[in-house]
Amino acid sequence: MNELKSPLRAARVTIRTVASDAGVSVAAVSKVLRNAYGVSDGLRQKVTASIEKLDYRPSVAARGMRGQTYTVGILLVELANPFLPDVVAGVNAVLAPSSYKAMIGIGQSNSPLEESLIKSMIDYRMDGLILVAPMIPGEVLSRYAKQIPIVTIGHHQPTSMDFDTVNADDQKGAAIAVKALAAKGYRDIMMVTPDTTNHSKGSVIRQREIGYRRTMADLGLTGFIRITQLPNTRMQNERANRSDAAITAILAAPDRPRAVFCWSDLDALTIINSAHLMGLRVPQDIAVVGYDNSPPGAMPLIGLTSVDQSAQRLGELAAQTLLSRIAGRQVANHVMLDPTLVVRTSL
Amino acid sequence: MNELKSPLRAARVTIRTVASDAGVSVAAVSKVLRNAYGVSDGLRQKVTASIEKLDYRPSVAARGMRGQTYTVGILLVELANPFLPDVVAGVNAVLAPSSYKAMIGIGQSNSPLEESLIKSMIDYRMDGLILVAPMIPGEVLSRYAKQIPIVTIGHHQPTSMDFDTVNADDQKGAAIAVKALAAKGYRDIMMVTPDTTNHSKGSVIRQREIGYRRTMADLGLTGFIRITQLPNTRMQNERANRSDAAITAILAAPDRPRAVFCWSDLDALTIINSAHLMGLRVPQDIAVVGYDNSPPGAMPLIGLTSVDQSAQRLGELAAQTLLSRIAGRQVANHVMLDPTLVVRTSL
DNA sequence: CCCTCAACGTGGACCGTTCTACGTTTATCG
DNA sequence: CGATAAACGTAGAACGGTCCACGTTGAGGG
Repeated sequence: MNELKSPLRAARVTIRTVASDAGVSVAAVSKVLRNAYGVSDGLRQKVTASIEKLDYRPSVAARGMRGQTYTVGILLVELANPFLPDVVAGVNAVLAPSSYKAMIGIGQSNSPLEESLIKSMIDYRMDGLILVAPMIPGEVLSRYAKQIPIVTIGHHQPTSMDFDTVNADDQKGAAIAVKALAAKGYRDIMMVTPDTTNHSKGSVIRQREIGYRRTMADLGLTGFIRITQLPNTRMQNERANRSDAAITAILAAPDRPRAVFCWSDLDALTIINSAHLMGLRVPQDIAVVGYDNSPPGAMPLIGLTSVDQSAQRLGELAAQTLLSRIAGRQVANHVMLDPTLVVRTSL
Repeated sequence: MNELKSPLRAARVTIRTVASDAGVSVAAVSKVLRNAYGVSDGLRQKVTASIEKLDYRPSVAARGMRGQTYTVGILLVELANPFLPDVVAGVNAVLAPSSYKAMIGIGQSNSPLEESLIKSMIDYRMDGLILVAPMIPGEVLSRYAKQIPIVTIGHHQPTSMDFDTVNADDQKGAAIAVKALAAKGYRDIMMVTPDTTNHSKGSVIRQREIGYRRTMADLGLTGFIRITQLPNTRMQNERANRSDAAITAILAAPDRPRAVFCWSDLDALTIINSAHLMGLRVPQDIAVVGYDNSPPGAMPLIGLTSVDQSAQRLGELAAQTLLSRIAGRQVANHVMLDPTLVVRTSL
């Protein structure tokens, strides 16, 4: 039963099979594959016909040894954030008509080091990398960018010469949110973030924090500036519990804020639900604005007002940027989109 | 500036570099890498020391040409379903201590053919594949399984000899849900599914449908069996709109059911929110049970009762199954877990 | 009519591993 | 003590592509 494969194992169809079938050289087939220079129409015809007939598919591994793999890696730190699927969809949309494919790598929950993921992607000889909300410092990114084209989403470093960045303006996003709250008359506006001690200065959270502080100051609300950092834990459930507790504490405190601006819908949702459990009304007792305009927040029963940064568009732009970099662009590209506010009932 | 790299480009450190540094043969290094048979402690010491010192990392591409890539592919049709992150986390948890890595591929939204994704994964010389909720018919899967070890999650085909399956018992899950509703006194229980015309018989949705029908019959509610299929569209937003309309129609109809069992929390959430918008109370006017116990449904403001199939555990088992298959197991393995019901306020 | 040059094809080295086959020691045993 | 086997290392051929350097044509220009 397993002897059969030895004598007559269906010989894998390689570039050589195609070449001999088409009656041309191996190099010629390779040229057609990469549509390189110096291929006549006749040749292309013959070769593509054979490829079709034999159902030939080039080995990515073999390609990677000498040339390109026609693959870009997308690095995500986690998968739970509902912001991410749209980004990936955007990337795929741009890549689909090209000859490139995307492969997604997820940071192992036990090793906080995204660096090992980057190294791993390099081991795969990916042609380029899209990093989503990396926490790695810019200098480190620059170092890797010398080995492989890198585009970041959600990492602000417009001075970088080594890698490209694509962002929605997080300072502006925070400003929009704070202004919207202020316009409703709220003054005591707290910001809620995760623990950012491990975050680089260009992280979206830091940027939103800056935007929050500056806008509060601009509005003459300097005295009301308050930032609560939620405890950061590795395990998702544990995290939920611990940050739940912290949020409950905020809501139960005598100096409970009148309004809260959250770095992410994830925490905003927790606030809205905790408030509900505690008998607080949103927005009468506490107003909430989140970030990312995620599907759960959009549900009418939740009605979370949220900053939208058009994740899909970010993904598209990142993919385009990466492709142009792979194609040879030498100067860094820094794209910045404007976020918008989606107003619902929570403020 | 770009001339510099040509003369003194930091020569890539390959297995040869390591070999000469350690003063051994290339083959010896390879053996150590794969901890193959016939390596003395002394040799291993020397080699690992050199590897450490030089920061050597084997090229996956080169490995793939002859041996294994130590990579398994996870195939997802989409990324939006909140069920998926947990599955992936489970797989990664099992893979982390091993020498294997996982790469995720997402079905391009414009090509419904997961087959192209499978082929692509084969091109990468992945060592094995985990397919999550594939819609491909079993015969086709069997064909591919001859080229590459395959484990499915969410595809019922316990008779398959060619590939392994890991599932939570979807018939039982549906039964639990229906019984829970019946226990509350509801008799007019409708089931809501997407359009399943493209689904194979082993698809989770078909299985849940079977479970629904059988349980209704067992409870003597045959006359109340009703299944509504929501329109299926490619685009996410469009889907939302169209299925929203269909759901509104269900709720507005004169023969509105007293209870609804949804194949997925996604639709259950829509029902709860639509009901709210229409002034219907849950569960007084309509009771709802979903599937997957996803985070949005767990929010107190939503309170969706849902069948939990421990996604993380499914991922873990799939990874273990795949590794054992890669290690040489010849006979097919079919794992079945028991789902549980998480009761909240929606019934 | 010869020369030049672009356009097209080709042979063969090369990429970085694994794996097979084989040689050399070092125990083990009758 | 010689034979046998196990343990350890090594050389070199794959694997399946890409890419460089070069040969061959045919057309256009002087």
